[in-house]
Amino acid sequence: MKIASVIIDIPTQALDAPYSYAVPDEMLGGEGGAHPAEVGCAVLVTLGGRKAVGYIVGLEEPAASPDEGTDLWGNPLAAAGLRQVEAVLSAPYFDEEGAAAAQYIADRYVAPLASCVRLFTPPGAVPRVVRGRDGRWRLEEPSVGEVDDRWVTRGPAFDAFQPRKNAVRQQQVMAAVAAGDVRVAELAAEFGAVSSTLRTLAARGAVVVEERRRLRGDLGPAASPTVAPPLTEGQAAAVAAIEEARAAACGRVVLIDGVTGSGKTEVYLQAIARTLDEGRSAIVLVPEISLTPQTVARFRGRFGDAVAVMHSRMSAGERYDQWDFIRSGAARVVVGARSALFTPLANVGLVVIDEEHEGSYKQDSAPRYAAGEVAAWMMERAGGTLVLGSATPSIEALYHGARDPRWTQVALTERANGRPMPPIEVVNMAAEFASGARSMFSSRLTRALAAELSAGRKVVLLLNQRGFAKFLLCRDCGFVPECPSCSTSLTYHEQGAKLVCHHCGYTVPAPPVCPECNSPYLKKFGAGTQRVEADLRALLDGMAGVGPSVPIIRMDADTTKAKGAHQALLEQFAAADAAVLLGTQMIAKGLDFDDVTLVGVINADTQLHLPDYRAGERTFQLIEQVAGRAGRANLPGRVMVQTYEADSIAIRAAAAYDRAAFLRAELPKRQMLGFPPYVRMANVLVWGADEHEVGREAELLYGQIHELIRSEVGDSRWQVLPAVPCVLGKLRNTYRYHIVVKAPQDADISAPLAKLFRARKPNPQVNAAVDVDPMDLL
DNA sequence: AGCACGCCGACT
DNA sequence: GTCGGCGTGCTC
Repeated sequence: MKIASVIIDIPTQALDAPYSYAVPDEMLGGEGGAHPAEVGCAVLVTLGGRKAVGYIVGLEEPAASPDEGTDLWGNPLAAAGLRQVEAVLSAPYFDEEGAAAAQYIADRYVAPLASCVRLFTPPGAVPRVVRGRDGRWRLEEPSVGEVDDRWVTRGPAFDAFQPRKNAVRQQQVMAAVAAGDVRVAELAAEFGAVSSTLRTLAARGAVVVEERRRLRGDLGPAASPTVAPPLTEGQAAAVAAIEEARAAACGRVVLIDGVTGSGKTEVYLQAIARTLDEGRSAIVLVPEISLTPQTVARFRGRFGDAVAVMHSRMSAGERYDQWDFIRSGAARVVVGARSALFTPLANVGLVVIDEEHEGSYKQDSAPRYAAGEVAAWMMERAGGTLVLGSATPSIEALYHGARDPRWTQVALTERANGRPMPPIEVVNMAAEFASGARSMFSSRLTRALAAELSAGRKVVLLLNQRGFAKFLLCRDCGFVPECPSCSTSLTYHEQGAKLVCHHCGYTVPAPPVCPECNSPYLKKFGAGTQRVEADLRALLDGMAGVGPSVPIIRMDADTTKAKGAHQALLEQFAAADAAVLLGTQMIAKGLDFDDVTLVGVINADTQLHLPDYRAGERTFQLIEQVAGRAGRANLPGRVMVQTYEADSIAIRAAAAYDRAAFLRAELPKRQMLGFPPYVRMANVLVWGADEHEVGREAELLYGQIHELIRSEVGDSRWQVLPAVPCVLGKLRNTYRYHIVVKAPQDADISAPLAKLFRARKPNPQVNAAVDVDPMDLL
């Protein structure tokens, strides 16, 4: 008999602490075909009058007397009066370290523990308790599981068996099996019904039909096996820095600050190879968007079938199989999006986070964790190493890299091909407008397009769409149609002349006249990708030496919705001679085409107007990232940045590749205004359907937080800003308020907030959640 | 989350 | 005198 600490799989604040259940000895031994009870197993338990699924996070011997001993969470370890675990439902999803990580994430990000434990479970593969039509509770089996294929192989009498002359089907099957093991499904597809034939052959011992586990998810081809190429001086220094950190084996962080094309991936590959040589395994996190077959192929080329892949665009079945493959121990390297951090990979000694500055490493729903910080914690616990790589490291990473003794910074300043970075020209659109030009393509960009395309080269055009979508504006009264459910203006869609809300999907036909004043002068402002595509088409068609044969490949959320569409569009672009790739932010990173000689940014500054303290940083990063797409191979490239804010420091510094200049302007501003990296921030979000209630609850919470910080922290450097409506004050019919909390950089901002939120009585009308280290404050 | 216990208004 | 409304509170 042991005592299990169980997290109930119902993510509710009220149930968010481990419950103790007795585990009888027969469950510990795994009798009756069930898996033995261990930390990480799903179990069926009784809770109140119902059944529930939970996960074991601790398993301990009961104390001799009821007064003695508690588990990690302070629950008594006496067996008396405890209910028993009803059944063990699964093999372990995680181990003690995983349980500790879930607890860390729950504490650090003020998140329900149940939601943190769920990070470790393969989605769709966990049994759950549901209420049936008759009102009774029953256990529902997982929706995904293993799939088997039936395979036909040689039997003991294979060589001796001779089919009769007229047994055509038998001859066909024997011939097929002689060439190698084959699936029953393939035989059936080729020869028609084969089941009776197989039965006969199997009975004679000529063949054996067996079930074999099939791994779903085509990982795609491996790049032709690559041997490690010789390293540049910078790459060698980076590998050496990682080796030093690995030797220390204490959770050191290495920041590789390398310009695009400097060969960061090769550095990762070599660091991973050495980690594997040592008998440990490695995780590589890449932004969701750059998790392409090419990326995977690169790792498979070096590490072969030891590579597993995990990301959200895979089906539940594919993820389940990859998860199982990892748990089997056959995978040594996992490449994936941020959730790959929680796969059951044993003995992880290295985590690589590529494009470290990317926003997708922060989860935007509970638990709102930052993959980089969680990976750092894990590697410190495991005596491993964390490698962060970026051409444009976040200001936070640069800050820690410069002053944290556990961090090392390595700069790769040379591109692997020895080419300089392409020159960046800033085109002042305000001046263009003043001189009478009304096109969204400046005369300089137009000339550049003509020159490159007529020479048969490729162009990438970036439309920095955020905040610049097309909307309707009445020239008489200034009316702008807004979404009735969200506090945003509606975006105009040319196709079908519709107005669409990009937050909630609300769609109405565009009105012919102003709904407010009946004026017919409704102007379409701004430019979406569709409109830019149309204008660009017209521009190219009229261009000498270019014309209609030059394709425009549009890449945005609309054209990449279908599975594989992203890939197909890129292949189309790669296959063309002269072509334009026109897209939103998704084309800014990871693209690697040899023959792109011109990169244009149609509107570089739209992001600058967002009321967000990271606006400048994001604009700087975007320009540097997109510039890296030009001139990667033999042809020199150039970059043209159109902006109405030609004087802004973010744009000027980016155009000069002068990060130091940008930081010289940005850092004092952040310090003065009290923003990261100089403070730690938490954003307390409050939302609900009733504006009044939301406001009241936010006010109340503000008072409680303020009082808590005053009485329990008593540090005047902490700041609690009053509750105010969010910039996006209304989204999908919910009203939103927020309270910003700022703490000194070295303080634990989570602990007091966690304490308050765990004790807080839930308000059924108003939700509240904490976002620690938020990506933005919108 | 879901169920039990609990304390006040309209019914057989 | 009982049925039932849904307002707190507890579930190992």
